[in-house]
Amino acid sequence: MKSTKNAQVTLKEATAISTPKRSKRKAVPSKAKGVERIVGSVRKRNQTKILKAAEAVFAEKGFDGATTAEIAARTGVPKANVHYYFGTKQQLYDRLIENILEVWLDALDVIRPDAEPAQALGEYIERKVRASRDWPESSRVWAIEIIGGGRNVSAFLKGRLRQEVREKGKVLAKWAKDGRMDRVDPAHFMFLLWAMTQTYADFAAQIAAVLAKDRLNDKVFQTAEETIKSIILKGCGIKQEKV
Amino acid sequence: MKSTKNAQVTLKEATAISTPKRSKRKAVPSKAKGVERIVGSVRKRNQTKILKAAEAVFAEKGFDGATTAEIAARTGVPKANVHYYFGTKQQLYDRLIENILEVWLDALDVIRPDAEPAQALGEYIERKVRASRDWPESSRVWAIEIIGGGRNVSAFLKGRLRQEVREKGKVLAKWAKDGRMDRVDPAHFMFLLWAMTQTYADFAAQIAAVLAKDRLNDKVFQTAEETIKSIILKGCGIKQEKV
DNA sequence: GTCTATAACCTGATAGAC
DNA sequence: GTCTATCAGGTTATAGAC
Repeated sequence: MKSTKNAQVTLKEATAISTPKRSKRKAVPSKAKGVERIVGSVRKRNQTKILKAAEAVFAEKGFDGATTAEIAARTGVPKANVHYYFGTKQQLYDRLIENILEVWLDALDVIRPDAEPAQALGEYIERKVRASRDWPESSRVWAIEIIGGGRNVSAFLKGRLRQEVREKGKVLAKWAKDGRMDRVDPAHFMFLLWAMTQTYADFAAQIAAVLAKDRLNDKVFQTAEETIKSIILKGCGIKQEKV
Repeated sequence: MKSTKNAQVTLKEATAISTPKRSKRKAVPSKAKGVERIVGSVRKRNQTKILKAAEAVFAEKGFDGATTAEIAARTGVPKANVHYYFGTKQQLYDRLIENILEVWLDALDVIRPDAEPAQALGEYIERKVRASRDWPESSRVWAIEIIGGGRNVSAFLKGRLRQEVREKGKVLAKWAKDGRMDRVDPAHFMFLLWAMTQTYADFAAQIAAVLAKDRLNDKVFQTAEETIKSIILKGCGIKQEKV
């Protein structure tokens, strides 16, 4: 997981700007160059399309199960182009993995010593549930990676993530010391928050089937958020100083 | 998921009886036949060994990523034997999937209208955490299956599982009506219980890395159980009528 | 029952024509 | 920059010798 932030396409940035629902734009109109200057070069658009397709395939099959042929087919480009743009399958996967953690790590920022526990944890839960709703496939790629042993991300797990948990754990300990919440094992508390929020992305198929729905709609995610908030906040003795 | 309970080998039964830690028993001693009568025929022992290896490989790579060659290699038999015993890769996988849910569904039995909420939910959590500790690979095979869309188990999800959730949901509603716990969305409550307990099997690699351990030991599972119990019981307003 | 050998096909990756 | 054609190696599955 080397940093590749510099000027490269990331899925989340790019999809936020471009990717019109699903128009067949094989033959780019003559005005394309003007558009390109706004949404990015043909190169960038192709890269984005490939990344999007790759994310879907890796999320469904895992690294070993995914094939470059399927990624190419879903993108609508020849298989050779995938390799032309991203080199090996492993490099394509690595690139994708790097983008996944941004939202999750950003969300952690709200847990600060000076924050009000109910408000901070509430917002953290909101953000994590929203991430599960908006980028479920990112979550699934990550989940399959970890279930498979996490060999592609072990440096991150033992480094940055461990450090984040230690730091945020101190905040929780302080809140407990100040009598603003119960004393809970801070690491386990975070494992449980992650599990609860991410299950709505990772286990969406199971949840949808049980709820007799085709897919999880906004209402489901809202109930999820409320249920998690209510159980967590009350469960570790946080007074709702304001609702 | 057709029923195949009748006299066939299941992983859990078989491993409970046989599978000595890891002894190289390629050349079976002359007394083997006596042993066979106790632990099962050569056929059954081979089937069990293959099932065990297959579970590990499917848990790590998912269905598409797993190869019969690797399953055979880990078992220590020629690849052809795997097909001889189990037919296709799909049939082997199906067989494995069938065995996974037993423990989970059995655990649900403790949630009964006449039970005491704190005791029943406490025991349910205990059982589910124990399942994550004792059969983590079963949990992971299931997780990868669901993350990939659950196409091999959709009948179970929409049938039996939906029905179980509806039934147990009624129990929770009754407890709430009787003022023994808060009113929470029963389906979501169960999704969260599953997520919290199963994360210790599915995300074991991440949890171990963050906790700076090689693997999750008994103490970790005990803290997990206590933390989940404490947050869940308090979080939905269940009085600990007895500890 | 068991396993070697092989058929038929798929996969990642690239050379080289356009 | 793009994509067809192709290679070397891997994959499921089975025929047939033992």
